[in-house]
Amino acid sequence: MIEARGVTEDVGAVYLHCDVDKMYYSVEALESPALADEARAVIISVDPREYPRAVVTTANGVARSIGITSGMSTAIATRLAREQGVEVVYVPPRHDVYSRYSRRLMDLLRTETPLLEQRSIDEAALDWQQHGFAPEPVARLRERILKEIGLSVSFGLAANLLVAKMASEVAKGREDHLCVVGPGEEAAFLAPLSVRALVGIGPKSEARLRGFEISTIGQLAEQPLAWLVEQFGAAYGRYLHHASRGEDDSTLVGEHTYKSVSAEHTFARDTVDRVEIWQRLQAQAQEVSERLRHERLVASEVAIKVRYGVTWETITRQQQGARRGCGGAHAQVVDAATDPADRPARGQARARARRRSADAARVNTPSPKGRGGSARPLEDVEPAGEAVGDVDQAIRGDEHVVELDARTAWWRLGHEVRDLARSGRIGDVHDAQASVEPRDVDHVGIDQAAGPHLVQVVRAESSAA
DNA sequence: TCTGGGGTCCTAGGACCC
DNA sequence: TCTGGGGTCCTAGGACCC
Repeated sequence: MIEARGVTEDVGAVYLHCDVDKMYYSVEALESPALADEARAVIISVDPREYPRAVVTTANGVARSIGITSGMSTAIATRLAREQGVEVVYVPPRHDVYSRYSRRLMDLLRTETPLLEQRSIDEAALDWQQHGFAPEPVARLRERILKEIGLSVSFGLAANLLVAKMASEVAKGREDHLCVVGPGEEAAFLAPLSVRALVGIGPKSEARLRGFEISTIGQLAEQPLAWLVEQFGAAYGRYLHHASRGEDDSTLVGEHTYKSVSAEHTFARDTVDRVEIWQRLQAQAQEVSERLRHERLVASEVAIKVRYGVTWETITRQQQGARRGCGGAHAQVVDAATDPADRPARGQARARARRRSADAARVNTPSPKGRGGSARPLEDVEPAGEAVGDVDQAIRGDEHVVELDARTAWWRLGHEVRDLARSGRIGDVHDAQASVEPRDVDHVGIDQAAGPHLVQVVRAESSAA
């Protein structure tokens, strides 16, 4: 609202999206000033000689100039550097340090707005209505952050959250690190950008769109809604239609509530060692358990996810546990393994385990996008002033996660497992059933009768792809 | 050359109920 | 004895984001 000649005029929403430039690298450079003008390629990553499957989290300008980008395999980045005669420095990531800086930044930003929503460790969206679209207040904020924290932040200013975020990306390449998109200018601002730049369009969708000779957001915006829905499904089709026109009516919701909690791990080398896999699984169950307890959450669904093989195939098994009345769980164990002997030179398989909690539907608010409104992830059992009994329940639910995981002990028990081991690798398991009956899992004790379920959990795969 | 770890959301299909 | 159609719940899989 602005006051003009005594009349209050509604100027509509204004959002400021903030995005820290090269967050991890910038923090490391603040902590170790010599890094700031390092002439070598600095890669924030564990050393690939120790962890061959490491990836680049962030890289400095020198590294970027030779084509090293975030998410790239560190081994590949290293090779790129070698080919171009550039020396490389690896700086192992220190997430606790980045989190500390992140908290300081968010605290500072909160002093400048009535409503802030943290979007990731280095991004936030702010209600900026009180300042409007003028560049000066943003410039002052940027200076303040530089002075008080030392980080360089880029800003996008727009009438909706989607465009503000995309503007902040464009701002990174500008000297003043600010991009303002005035009301009504959204579609024109987006039109020349690549479809890949649109939030929600990744490699797969980009490829499909290019197949239709659609390469810019402007071209996407020209497509009829009905056609997009037909090609991409109801929700995504509608999203593409509106987003490409710069339309977004989402609003800031303030504090974030988790819908899932998970832990995952990628083995340094492929493995079929069931004891090793089992131990890792247990450790991750423990980790998720502790986090749930710490957050005082009850989970109602458990999922296990395994990813492996040349094609990085992912299989998941999940089970709701809410029926049992104390939450239940949702754990994911991601990634397993194939026999390295099969692919000696490549070692594609990675294994990780993720445990995720979810769904204890009894908390009132139905999911805005949920299917019937009853299922809700993660129940917060300690809203202010909750009774102790509820805390007990939280812990019970939490133990349930572990318990359900313990049921999985059949992984390594029984002669069936020996049979499986003899088969050499997961991909060789035959006659597996494609699904796990929840009833079966309920009845599974830690006994040999449960053995065959292993086959169900790690579904048979055709060999060697 | 060979792919981290933490998340979110959507869709398809089967089971089950009425 | 064979079979409809709608709604909901649940599971598996996939795409995407930082």
